[in-house]
Amino acid sequence: MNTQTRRQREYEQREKLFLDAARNIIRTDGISALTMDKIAEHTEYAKGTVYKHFTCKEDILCGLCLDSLGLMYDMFSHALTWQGNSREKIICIGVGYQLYTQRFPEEFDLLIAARTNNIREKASPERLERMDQVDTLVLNAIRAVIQLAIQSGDLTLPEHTQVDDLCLGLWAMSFGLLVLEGARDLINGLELSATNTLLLHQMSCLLDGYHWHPLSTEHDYLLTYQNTFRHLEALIPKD
Amino acid sequence: MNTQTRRQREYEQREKLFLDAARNIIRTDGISALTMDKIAEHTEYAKGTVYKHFTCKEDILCGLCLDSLGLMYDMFSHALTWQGNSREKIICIGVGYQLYTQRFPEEFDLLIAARTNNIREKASPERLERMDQVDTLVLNAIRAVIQLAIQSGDLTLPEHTQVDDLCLGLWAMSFGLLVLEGARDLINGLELSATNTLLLHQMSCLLDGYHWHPLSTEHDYLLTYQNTFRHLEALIPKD
DNA sequence: TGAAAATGTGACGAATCGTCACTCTATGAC
DNA sequence: GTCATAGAGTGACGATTCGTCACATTTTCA
Repeated sequence: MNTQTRRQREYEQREKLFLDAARNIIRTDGISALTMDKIAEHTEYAKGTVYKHFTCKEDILCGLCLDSLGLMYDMFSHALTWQGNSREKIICIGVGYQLYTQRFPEEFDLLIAARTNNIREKASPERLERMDQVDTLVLNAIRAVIQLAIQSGDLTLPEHTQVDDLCLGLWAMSFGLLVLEGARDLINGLELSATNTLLLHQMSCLLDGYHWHPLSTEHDYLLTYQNTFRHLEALIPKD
Repeated sequence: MNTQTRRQREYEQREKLFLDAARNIIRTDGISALTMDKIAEHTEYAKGTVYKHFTCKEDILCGLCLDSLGLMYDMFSHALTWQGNSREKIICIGVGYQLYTQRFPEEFDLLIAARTNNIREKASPERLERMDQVDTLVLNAIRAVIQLAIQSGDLTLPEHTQVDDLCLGLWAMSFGLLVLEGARDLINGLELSATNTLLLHQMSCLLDGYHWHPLSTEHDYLLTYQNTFRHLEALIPKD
């Protein structure tokens, strides 16, 4: 009987317990309401035990981000299996991103915060390292679609442009739009045609600019959007 | 002699004093090192006096953002006067944005934070209102260029697309790229052709996708980038 | 000149963080 | 079965910081 592995398993379960408690507190009362004492109280452990798992509060926030990124990655890899042309796969990933942020706005706020230095400089190096790893996984999902598009002849990258350039561009556009869309005060001051399909349209223009075929004039991507939306909606954890 | 206006002026000067102190603390020691006591100490006022001006710490952060946004607006309006075609003006705005974030990364972190709800829900309504106003000013600068492009025939918006859609798209792309570029750990894992001109290239593709003339195949926007860069660099406060 | 108004103060209570010396418990060698 | 030991768990504690408020000081102006 291997005590060591059981101990390890229990440790991981407890870590999950703490993170779940933190997530619940954040979902109901917002990030600023999260305290170490509350986590301890909710899990019926002492605060010291929480600190056996996390170096500080920011470390917990990063732990939550790690979970979110993981879920995102799951959704993205699922998107890769979407039957359709390469651009449709990209749209499917974008839709997954959008669904996630709309379903869990508080956690998206966390993901934003985790990109700023004042959180990262406090979190433990180990957890940051793990976040980078999941970042890479997510990036690889997008890279894979771009590679596929190049191989299938749908896309020819412009001179002096690499796969990762486009990769970051797509990510930036999605991230930026979803952040700004979350700022309601800002959005209300704008005359937008439709908030939901905004990401689709902007991505379409960007990819048209890259001459990624089939162009938006050659294919009904709005239909793709609607289909992938319905498809991925079912995957979002209800919780 | 109008005592009222003098008082008012002194009040505003003091507010500026507090904000400057806060900015200095943040620039040297980071956001997490900012405390109300330090601001009081640095300005040789008591903490209570600081609270006469700001309802809470987040209110100060928003106050700093307001200043940053103001500087950004100044730079953007300057960009509008750039002699060139409409796309060059947009690039000029983008370059201004990029220069600002590179010169003051800590304050850009603030601008990011100020877009998340957990800061906004604490700041005073008055300051949020003022932030919205400056947001609108900045937006209007971009809107103006788009309108100009439409009027001059450089741009015809696609069906079901409004000026603000493109406006938000441009902003999102720039914002997203600059945030992600600030996350060094992330960028280091990518194989990018060049970080500095990344924004230029992505914006070029987006605008090509919109058929905003002259297209990037018809005009050397890299030259525009370099020229506007040099031009705006001189405008950034040295401080 | 002095009362009223405006401005400024810093001690204080409350909240929260992160620590650490200690207790408790399960394990496995004997 | 016993008992030494590792590691899991504790929660009181000091430190930090926030935001407040009753009081002190200064300014204004009748």
